Amino acid sequence: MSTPSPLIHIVDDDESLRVALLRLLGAAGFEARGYASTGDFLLQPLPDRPGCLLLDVRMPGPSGLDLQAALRRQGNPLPVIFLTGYADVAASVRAMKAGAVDFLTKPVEREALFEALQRALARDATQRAAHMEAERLRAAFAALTPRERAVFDRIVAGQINKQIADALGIAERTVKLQRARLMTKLDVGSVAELGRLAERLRHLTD
Amino acid sequence: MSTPSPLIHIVDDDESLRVALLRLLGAAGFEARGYASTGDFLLQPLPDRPGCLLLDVRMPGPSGLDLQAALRRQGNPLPVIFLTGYADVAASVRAMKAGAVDFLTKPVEREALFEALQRALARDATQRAAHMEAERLRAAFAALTPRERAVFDRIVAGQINKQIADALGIAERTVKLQRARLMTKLDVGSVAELGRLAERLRHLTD
DNA sequence: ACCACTATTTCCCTTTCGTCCAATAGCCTC
DNA sequence: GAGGCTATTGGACGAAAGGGAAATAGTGGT
Repeated sequence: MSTPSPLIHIVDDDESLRVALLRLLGAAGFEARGYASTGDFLLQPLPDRPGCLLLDVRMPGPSGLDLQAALRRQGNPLPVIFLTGYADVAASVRAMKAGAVDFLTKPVEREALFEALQRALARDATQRAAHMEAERLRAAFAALTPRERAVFDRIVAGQINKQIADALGIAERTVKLQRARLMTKLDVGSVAELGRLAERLRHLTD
Repeated sequence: MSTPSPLIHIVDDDESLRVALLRLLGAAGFEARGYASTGDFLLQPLPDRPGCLLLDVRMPGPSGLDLQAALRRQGNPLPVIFLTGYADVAASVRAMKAGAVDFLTKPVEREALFEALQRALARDATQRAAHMEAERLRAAFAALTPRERAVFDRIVAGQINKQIADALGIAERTVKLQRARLMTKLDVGSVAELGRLAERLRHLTD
């Protein structure tokens, strides 16, 4: 469970600002990368590590809002902090409704930037942890055979072995075997834990 | 499980706008009430029914943002839609970060208003349902005696009756009694359901 | 001190669970 | 067709769960 250090992405067509931000973040101990446009950012493969995105709104080509929308469509939860030189209420509201962490106007105050950065990285950490947990769960259930899955469903529904055997048309002895197998596969030691797993799974799926 | 019809609250010092909104909402079949100021709104006891708040930002006295902050401090989750005549990015961002559903600039377009209204009422309904569910759960657990609660904790931890009896210094038969009692009180029919309840409770408490 | 009441305990019985060993049936690969 | 593999089954045994009946604390009220 090693947690790589965060990587801050900066997308802004103003090179002097990019350089200034890179220097500021670097001095604060952050690793950061700059991109001159939405296209430049999307061309790079996004490494799978913690981080966030400092994003200009108005740029030649696709806007920052376009990039944010694209990331969301891709299911990429990378937290976004907008930086803009234009006071545009409609854009700020749209950005925030789309889940932006913050929407800062240039010139950006150092403190405001770091405060937003901290919240963005905290959100990212939370999201990544939840996502990994969800993936572990999904993988564990994907490893079950259809029969085991059926037995699982009936166990958590409160049915006893005899009822399950009856419903599935198999011997009670077999139910016991599959029951033991799925408990091993899901790495649980009691029916109560099984119920908790079921609840967490339901919470993921809805 | 009757769901009362929603009630829309309008807080704005501009009486003509209030009247217009009341008429507009009334024509759309909504029940709505107007308030000339933050103070007027807070003076009225807030009925416990679905609804949302259409809130002006700038008013004589406490601002709309102040009211929003006060509601949040009180733990009141009433969804807020801001209406403002001033283009103020900082205010809009602050409002959205504080959880506002939308931040609309006057003159408000009819469609934008109803779209926001719909999302606000949907959010309110979701929140209210989750809150009621949480309260039911809390009430059920509050009805358990300390002993029953202790037994519950150990059951969901996967301990068997003998271990529980040993740990609590009581007879195994007594554990079985309390176990049966708490299952009745929590209205569950299996240990798996017990585990699911435990997971939901943990989810509430964190 | 006495009674009502609840919590706890002891004894006993039935059902269900968890697991052992051995065996059978179906299916894929070589 | 000979393995080799998985799913399934049967019988059996000890442990655990669920519950009935009656005895035994302990408590608080009178």
